[in-house]
Amino acid sequence: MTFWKSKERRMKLKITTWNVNSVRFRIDLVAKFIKAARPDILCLQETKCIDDAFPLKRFKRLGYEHVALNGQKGYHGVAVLSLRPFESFSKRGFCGLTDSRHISVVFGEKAGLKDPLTIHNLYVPAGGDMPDPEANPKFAHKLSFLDEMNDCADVHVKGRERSILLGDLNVAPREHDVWSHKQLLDVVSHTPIECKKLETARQKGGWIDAMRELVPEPEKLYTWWSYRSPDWKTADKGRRLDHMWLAPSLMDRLDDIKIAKDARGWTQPSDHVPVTATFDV
DNA sequence: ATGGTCGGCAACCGA
Repeated sequence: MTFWKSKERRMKLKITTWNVNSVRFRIDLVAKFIKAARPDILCLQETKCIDDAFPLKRFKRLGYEHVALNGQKGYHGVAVLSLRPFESFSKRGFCGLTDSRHISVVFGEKAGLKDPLTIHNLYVPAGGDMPDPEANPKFAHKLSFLDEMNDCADVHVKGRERSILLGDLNVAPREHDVWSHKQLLDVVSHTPIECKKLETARQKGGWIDAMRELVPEPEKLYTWWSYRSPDWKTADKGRRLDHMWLAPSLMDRLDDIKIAKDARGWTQPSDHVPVTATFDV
């Protein structure tokens, strides 16, 4: 008779980040993605609606009964939708503003996790057109936001060794995160000052850039293709604006990360595509 | 070639 030693139970956990550019306008595409990918946790940015207008019923029908919202009218807005219950959620303002750009959710025993897992869902300001903080207040705001990510212990790993920071960070920090490093040096999203601030904030926060860990440079990685390019696919002038940062202790639980590029080719798409990480937790 | 396209919301703003 063989007695099997009771094995530690492992399960797959899929987590997606996606800037949907209006959750109400794009709800059918979100449903299409959900049916195909079936993430356990879906983190959205640019939901563009107040919490009372969020299409909750549609998500509940799809199985996402556990929802944390931080919305506002017309602009910005972040949300976390989950198949499994979470323990708590919180949101914080940045730069002294009430903009809906952050929500964090803690998963634990209720979700079947032995150790608590914190997810920060962030939407960093795009920063306008001119990369000059003196002339362009939106760029100044973006730089201040990145500084606050660097300074703010709330969004650091320390004290929450199992945590994830994901979202639309609106910066493509590495040379091969854009289609042309040289041609984008003066373009907001890839200017040296933003790239430096984002990398500094990531390191200071104790985070690993998981996408680049799995796919090192010089391979190109993009998650966004401008609406202003009708031939986005053949031109392929993309940028990696969406990110998945992991606490170091989660790296050996990470199976893979998939960028759903096909979603950019759907009818009336978002300009960002979903990024999905699969874990063995 | 310094434009081009989106969604929200009803003028342009933010991206």
